[in-house]
Amino acid sequence: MPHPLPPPRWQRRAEARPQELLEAALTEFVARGYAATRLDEVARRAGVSKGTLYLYYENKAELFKAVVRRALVGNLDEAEARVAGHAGSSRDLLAWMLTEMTRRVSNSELSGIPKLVISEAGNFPEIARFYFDEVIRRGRDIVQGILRRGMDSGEFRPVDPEYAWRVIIAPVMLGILWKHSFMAVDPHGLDFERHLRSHLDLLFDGLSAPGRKRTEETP
Amino acid sequence: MPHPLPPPRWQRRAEARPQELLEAALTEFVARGYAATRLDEVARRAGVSKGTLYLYYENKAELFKAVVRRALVGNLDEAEARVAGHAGSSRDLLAWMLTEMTRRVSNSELSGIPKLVISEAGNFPEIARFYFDEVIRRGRDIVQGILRRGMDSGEFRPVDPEYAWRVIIAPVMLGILWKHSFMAVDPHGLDFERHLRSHLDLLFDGLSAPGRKRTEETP
Amino acid sequence: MPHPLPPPRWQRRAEARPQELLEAALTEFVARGYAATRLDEVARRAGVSKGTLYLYYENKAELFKAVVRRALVGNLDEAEARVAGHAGSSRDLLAWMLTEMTRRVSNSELSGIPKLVISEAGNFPEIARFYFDEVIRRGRDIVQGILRRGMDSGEFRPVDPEYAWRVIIAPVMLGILWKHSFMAVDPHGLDFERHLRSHLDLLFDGLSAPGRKRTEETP
Amino acid sequence: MPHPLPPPRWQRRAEARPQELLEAALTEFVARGYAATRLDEVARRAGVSKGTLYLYYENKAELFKAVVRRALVGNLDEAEARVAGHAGSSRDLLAWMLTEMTRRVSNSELSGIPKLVISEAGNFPEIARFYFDEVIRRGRDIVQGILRRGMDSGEFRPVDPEYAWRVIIAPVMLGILWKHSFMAVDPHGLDFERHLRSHLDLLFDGLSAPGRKRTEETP
DNA sequence: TATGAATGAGAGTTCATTCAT
DNA sequence: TATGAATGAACTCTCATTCAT
Repeated sequence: MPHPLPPPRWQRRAEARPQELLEAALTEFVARGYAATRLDEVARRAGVSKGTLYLYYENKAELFKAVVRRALVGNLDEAEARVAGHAGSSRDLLAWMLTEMTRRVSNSELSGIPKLVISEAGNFPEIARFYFDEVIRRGRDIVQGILRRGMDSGEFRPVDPEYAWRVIIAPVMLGILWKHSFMAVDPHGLDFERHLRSHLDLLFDGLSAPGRKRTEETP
Repeated sequence: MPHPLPPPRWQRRAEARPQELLEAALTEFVARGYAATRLDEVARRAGVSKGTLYLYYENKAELFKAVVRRALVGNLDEAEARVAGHAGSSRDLLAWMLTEMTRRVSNSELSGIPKLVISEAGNFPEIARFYFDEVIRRGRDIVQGILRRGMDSGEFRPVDPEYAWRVIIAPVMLGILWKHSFMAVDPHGLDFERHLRSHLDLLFDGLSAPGRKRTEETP
Repeated sequence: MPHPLPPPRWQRRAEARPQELLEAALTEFVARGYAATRLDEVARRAGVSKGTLYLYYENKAELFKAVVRRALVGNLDEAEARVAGHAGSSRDLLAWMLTEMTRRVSNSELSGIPKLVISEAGNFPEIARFYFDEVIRRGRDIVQGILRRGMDSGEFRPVDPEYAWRVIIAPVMLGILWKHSFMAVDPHGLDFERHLRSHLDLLFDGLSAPGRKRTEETP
Repeated sequence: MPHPLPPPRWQRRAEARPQELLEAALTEFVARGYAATRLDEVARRAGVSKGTLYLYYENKAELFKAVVRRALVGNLDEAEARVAGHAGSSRDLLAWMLTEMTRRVSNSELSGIPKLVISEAGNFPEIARFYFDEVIRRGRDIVQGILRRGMDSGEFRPVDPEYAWRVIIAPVMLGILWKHSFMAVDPHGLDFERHLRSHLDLLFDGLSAPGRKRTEETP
């Protein structure tokens, strides 16, 4: 008469482990920040023992870097491809990009990464540089590309492309910070749809009423 | 024959002390973040012993809160007064406010506070709430007030005041993060003057070329 | 159509394994000491996995004991046989024995064993006792036997056999320690040939100049 | 009605502490070796908490070095002075030195230091070098000085001073190792008085019976 | 028999906090 | 009020040992 085997104390998951560990670590890092994250907790969340972490990552700092790295891989590939494919109007392209970014922010836990990087940039210059090179610089190039195309075609007003891109991106960044820093204390929360609409509206058409635009002030 | 008093081993500094401690703490917190800041270092920077900190602040968390509180006191008073005095055009008022904010960001170490609050919001909900109530909410009210005034007077296009204010503020916030997180790794740095110019330009006049504005597309 | 067998993932090495493991362990223990030796390294050196070690030895301590035991097996057999065969003069016999010991010290990695035993005697009393019984006591008996024979035959002066044997052995022991502890920091190194010559010279003829010997001081 | 105050939880011992810590550490290191010594135990033995150790020594390795350093300070000063004062015969001088060394070995816990240094030389090359320079080299110079003086005066036979000094010192070293490694397992123990007597006897007069000495074998 | 991923107790170290002075 | 030596809990990291494969 067979009776059930006791469940195994643990399982070999050599292939799956790294992903699981990074996911657990991402959650903890995002929730608590680097310093306040205890490896004990990461391990527990991943369902392994503390020692197992060290089979895959040399130490806490390396684990952190791995989390950031993984989160960024391939993040901008689609955007770069789409821009290179230059479909339609520059306005639509830019709108698409900002929409896409907002959508990602609102959906995924990965949006915690930028906040983490910002928070820890001082203590992890290496991470800051990596993020700057892999995300910010590439993002800048994409936006600048769209801007230049739009100005060339006459769709956009002449702006300072060296600086305008940051202004254009800023509301998306603010959405990230809102989500991860103030959502919990803001009784109204943040409706990303509406935030995006406001963003696009102001970005393209500005705040000034048409008849009073400075650009049309010339008599 | 009077002989000189030996110099006192320490001095009563009950009035000046808190300010000095808060300043030292601000510098350290901004440079390293909450967790990585050692009270030893704060004390050394303030020129007192570690124990003395505890005469003025119950613990590290209370010190942190005090730092944040002090940094924000009276920060928006002038802005509120000015808006209440409603001098001149709404556009000028808004421009003045954003200029003022940008100037403060670029000049003062205090701009590290928002970054700190953002970074530690998860671990210090109390701080997050305090900052939200004392800074964000008040800032929002100011901007919304200007927006409503401008829309009423016909200076501004109709926008969604509940959401537009965040979009309007965002580039200032991004300037803060740039300064405290990426300045060190960005070879170009950030010229706050130029950043502000781009910001105001886009904010008021938008990106779209006049003839193509959506708002004027109706025949 | 026969197709070739895949190479076996591992091989039965039941007979050869223990020797290989002990050799690898000896090298590591000698190089690093007991505590600082990691079984990981022993396994790697032996070309097996860590788990395999435990198929042959219950734990680290048992492995250590086995290393020591193996190193000592049959170490003194030849000496005992030769002394029992009492060939030639006692002087030559003693000289032969010290020469033989010095030769082994200078040549073999096995000389690391005494140093190991000395280092770890406190933590492994069992090992200390074993070494004491199997090596020191037997060595003592051999030397004492030669001494007694030489004194009986009039070749040697009367000495205290209970204590003299240690004095006689001491320079060999010092050679071991030199090799394993100070060779690396002594710019001159140690020439074992010359060390032995000095040893034998002083041992047999003493330091005092003949005319002044205390034993001949009688007028 | 006064009732007794509870004893203070701890006392400030800033001046006495380092000595107490080093003593406790010496005892533990000698008893267990470097690796097996737990700082917890050192602290307990010194009557302080673990953290206190770190107020005085940066880490375990530094504590170890400090223990060794302290044990060696001024160890050979008297010997050097005495030899420089060259009172009486070289034989007496050498005998005095070896007697002195043996006495120290037999009396003090400090004799555990050489054993420690020997054991840990591989893992602490810095310590090995330090010991070599401060103790071994100086000891060598002293003995060589005596040897050369004795040979010059005709008291001593010509020997190889470059190598003889080690042979002469060896029994003292062996006494150290005996005490710290085999005393516990040797049922007879070691009578240092008798050991010294044997040492001096053999050293000065050698083992060979007078009529048969090689140096006098010439007809 | 052999593997090596997984474990978990235990070590060194840090640092906010306390308290005798 | 001020000090800074002392504390001890909490953390990261190591590695002998186990066990599913």
